[in-house]
Amino acid sequence: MEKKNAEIVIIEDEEDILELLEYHLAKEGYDVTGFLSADNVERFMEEESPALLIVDRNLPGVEGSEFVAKMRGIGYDTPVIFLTAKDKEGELEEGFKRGGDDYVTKPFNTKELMLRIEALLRRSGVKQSDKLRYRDMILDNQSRELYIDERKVDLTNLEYRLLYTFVKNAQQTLQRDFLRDEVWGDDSDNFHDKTINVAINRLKKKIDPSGEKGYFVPVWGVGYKLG
Amino acid sequence: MEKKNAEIVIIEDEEDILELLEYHLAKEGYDVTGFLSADNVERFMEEESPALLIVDRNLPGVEGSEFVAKMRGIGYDTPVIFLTAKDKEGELEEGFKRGGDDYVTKPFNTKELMLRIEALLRRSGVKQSDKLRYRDMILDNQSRELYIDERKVDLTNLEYRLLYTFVKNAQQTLQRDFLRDEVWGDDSDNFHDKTINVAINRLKKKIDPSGEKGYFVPVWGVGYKLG
DNA sequence: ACGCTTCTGTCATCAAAGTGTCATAAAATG
DNA sequence: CATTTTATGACACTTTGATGACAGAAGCGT
Repeated sequence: MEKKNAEIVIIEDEEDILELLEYHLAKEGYDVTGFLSADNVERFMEEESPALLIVDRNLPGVEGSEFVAKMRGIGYDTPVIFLTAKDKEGELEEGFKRGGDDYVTKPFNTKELMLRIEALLRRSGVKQSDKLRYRDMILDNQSRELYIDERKVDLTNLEYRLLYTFVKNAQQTLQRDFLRDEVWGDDSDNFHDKTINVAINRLKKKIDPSGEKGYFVPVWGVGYKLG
Repeated sequence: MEKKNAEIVIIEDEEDILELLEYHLAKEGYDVTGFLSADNVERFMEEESPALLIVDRNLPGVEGSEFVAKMRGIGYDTPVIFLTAKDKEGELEEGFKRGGDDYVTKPFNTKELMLRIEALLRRSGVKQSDKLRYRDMILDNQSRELYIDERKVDLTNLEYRLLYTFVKNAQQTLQRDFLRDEVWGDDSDNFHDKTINVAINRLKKKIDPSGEKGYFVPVWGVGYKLG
């Protein structure tokens, strides 16, 4: 559970609050870099890749949400928590709309802020919990194992990748081209038409020998989807 | 701008609050399923795959956070927003620790809740499905399925492409040449005059057997348009 | 490196689904 | 009313998917 070397950037013009935050975050084990304005943050983000931004809404010069909107505009997807003294609904909405992921009003409860940070990092960072589920199947990516109703089912490498691709994109019809690229690799030339059919068939038979579950549904002329 | 068809599950024992939430969420375009207790939610989640859970902390029987902890334990990674009347710090922490992603205290500001939902869905990478609508038809391009009045209608590949072309270009009269290029491909030689007629006919009959809806209107000497 | 096991691509065949063609009826046009 | 265009049902053909068998390829332990 210790992975708290995440890098966090704080932009906050009130120096005492900035220090308070730095203190608490450092204590929690985060790598913290504070800024008093948004001025040099963009350059900083080019070099480092912080896992989270904590941004005051009321910054001198460039407004906090403007800054975030701008960063989103040039492609940064870093999670953002806004801080604000005010609690106007309009501001709240604007903050979210411009790409904020969470919002904390000053004066804030430190504990709550820490928890929100943790939740947000969990959700965004290694958000991949290592287990994927579909119906009664559990795909454990750590061990690369499949469990169906608590029962372990051995899959070959290809079968695992194939099933993973389907579960990852559940609800979608996966076209043959997509499967080919995703599972076999886009460099695979001389790809035989029926390779996918056969692979799916084997997988299907392995995870549902009696065929009663109907995991894979063929979409005629297109591909397959989970059913 | 309708893309909000994410599925949301609410577990809340106070019926009036549940209704209020259902109302607001449905109004925003989400697919909502409400539960008064956590009892049947697990089974439900095996079948559907909701994009988000909104869970009251104070449920009768199994406590809200216990339920979430349990779901996390068996592999579900669905984002969770906790609701609570209380604002005890201990509860807050427990909620986050047990896998909550956000936390809203009752009485809550509806607007804020909506914004938090949006932010969380965005962050958790819910693939917003691209669905096309025309009258009572919903064409889901992810799953390649057609729904008419909530009812699923199976289409063949050709039929799907054909209908898609029409819905994509609703309001326009599609000329035969255009349809031929778009649906059959511009390389199709020896193209029989009546092929389009027959194809449209079959499609028409499949999606509106009684012929009362009049989806396809022939434009004499030109082609067809949606009606 | 060797032999053994397992995995995976290819092929042949069968079955099923989809689609084009044709003949004829119906509708629209002027 | 004659002509052109579209509608529709029947039938045949084509395409696609399923499946079992086989063989080459890859991985494994010795």
